[in-house]
Amino acid sequence: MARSNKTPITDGGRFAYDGLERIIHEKARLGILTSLVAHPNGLLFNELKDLCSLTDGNLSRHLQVLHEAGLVEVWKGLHKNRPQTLCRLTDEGNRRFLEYINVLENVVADALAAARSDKASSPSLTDGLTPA
Amino acid sequence: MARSNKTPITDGGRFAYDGLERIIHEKARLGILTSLVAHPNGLLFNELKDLCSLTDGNLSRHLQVLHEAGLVEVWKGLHKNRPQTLCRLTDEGNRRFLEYINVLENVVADALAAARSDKASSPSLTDGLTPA
DNA sequence: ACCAGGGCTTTACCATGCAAAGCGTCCTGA
DNA sequence: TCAGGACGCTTTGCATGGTAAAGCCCTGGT
Repeated sequence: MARSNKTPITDGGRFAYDGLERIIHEKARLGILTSLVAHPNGLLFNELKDLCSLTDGNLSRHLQVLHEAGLVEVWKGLHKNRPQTLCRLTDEGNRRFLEYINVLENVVADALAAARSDKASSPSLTDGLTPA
Repeated sequence: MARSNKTPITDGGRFAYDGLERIIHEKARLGILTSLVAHPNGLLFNELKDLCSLTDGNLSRHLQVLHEAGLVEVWKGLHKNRPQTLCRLTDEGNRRFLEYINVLENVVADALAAARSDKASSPSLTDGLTPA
């Protein structure tokens, strides 16, 4: 496709945010992963739930998504015959999360650069235009 | 209905990502806003479309969302009797976008801090657990 | 007069997030 | 010992929201 003229910033005419992983780019899951990355030995379902202020169903669903994506391991067991779930980042999860964060840094940098660049934009502005 | 004792909606706001605006926190719109913030005088529909590699319908829809949220102004007019749409950040849009970026910076900082903190192991958490 | 094509909008579909309801187990008290 | 409630999750149902495809209106060429 045509790479249009301005503000490439990242190479190839594409922006940094193109690299943002959908799975991770979600508030709730971002929180889960941030919590997990700080606890390499894992967190129990409820610890995670409290840390992230999520509802049970919510957390359950997101964990499922993260697990299916190979980002977290989920250990299910029984503690005194009651369900007990331990969640932990996989190595790949750790890698991909850090990668995501790295992209995020670039997004921020892009945005700040863009905001500062303050380009006087294309010609012929609001001639005969009316606000929507 | 009022099933008490599930999910304590309380004490949120622990992490930076809580402050991420949904409207902005979306790849496509993030791109649109990043483009717009670099062009204070506005961009034409097609310029934006090319910059962001979006389809027409896509861009149209996202602009609508952003406009309804008060983040962008959309000027519709005719250039040689053909429709011409100019998009520009509102002052508020500018403010909220920068604020969003600021939150993003904190998210990154949190994540990196978490990754570095690397809390030492409390051993044998997986006693009697089986992988999912 | 016709057709191609530009410049958007609308429609239709499908993925996804989220809260409420559900399920099985344990614990307490009567 | 048998309610009834509290945990610890999972499942269900709904509403939102992103996207590609189709549609609409215009104009300029032939």
